[in-house]
Amino acid sequence: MCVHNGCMNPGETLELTPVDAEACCEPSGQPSIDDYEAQLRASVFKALADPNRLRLLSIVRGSEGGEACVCDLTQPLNLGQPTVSHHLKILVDAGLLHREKRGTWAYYSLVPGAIERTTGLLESL
Amino acid sequence: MCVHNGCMNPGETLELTPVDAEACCEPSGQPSIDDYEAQLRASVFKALADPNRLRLLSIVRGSEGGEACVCDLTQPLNLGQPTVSHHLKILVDAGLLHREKRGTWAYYSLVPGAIERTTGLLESL
DNA sequence: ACCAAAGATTGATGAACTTCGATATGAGTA
DNA sequence: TACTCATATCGAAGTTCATCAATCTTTGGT
Repeated sequence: MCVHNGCMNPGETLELTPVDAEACCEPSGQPSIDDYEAQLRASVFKALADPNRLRLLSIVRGSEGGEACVCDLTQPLNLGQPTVSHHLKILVDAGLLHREKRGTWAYYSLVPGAIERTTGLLESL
Repeated sequence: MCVHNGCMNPGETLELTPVDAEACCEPSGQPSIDDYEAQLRASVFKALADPNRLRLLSIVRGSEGGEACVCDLTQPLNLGQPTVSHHLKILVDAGLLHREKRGTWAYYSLVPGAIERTTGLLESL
């Protein structure tokens, strides 16, 4: 059970990081992210883990003025309006899109810095 | 139906990009990624969309020598060995981890440039 | 050849997710 | 007020996913 790399060393009470106090076999390198951080970051990647949502981001980003309303988005994706609304809500909840209602229409745009913040979640793993 | 922004213009046969030849209402900005590209990229984000897989990447990255074997990974995550093997396979299939078998042990390490390539998938949306 | 240990694979179960049709909400208009 | 249109929400159906226990495969040692 994990004896090949010297963990379970009895003489050395190693300085446990706040992360993973119960772990013994993590091979004594850099501390890794804890479960809470992992869940936070995973929730953002979950929002990106659907091809239709990636296309929504792509279309919104490429639209003139940097914004698009739901009626502009249903046809290119070949999805029903409730489904598109659902996906947009997921992207908004993930902090990637911003929603602004003007009159009857709801305009969606990229949250400034959201892409950079997300790439940071990967680079700082 | 999408009449507020001038799509469905009858006089102009617009040069349809290979992407989305059937779309009419995408508001005439930059071309967006097609469904195939979206599925390719989503498959990578799907691999990242699980907290335990993010922790696996984090632990592997932080391990001495940049590699870790399965027995080093099951305990910190508090998951069974088959489950960890399953997650590792998903990360390997996504091109994020490399697997090298030495003796009885399987050592996993980050694929060089994988993180940068993944952030590129986001920035080029 | 036999045994033990590490890791992968299989099959099952419960949860989460995508999608849709139907309906509700809310703003603009006659 | 009544009507229409854009969007959001609800409920259901089908699919995918995470996890586990059990089993198989492979490697090293005796």
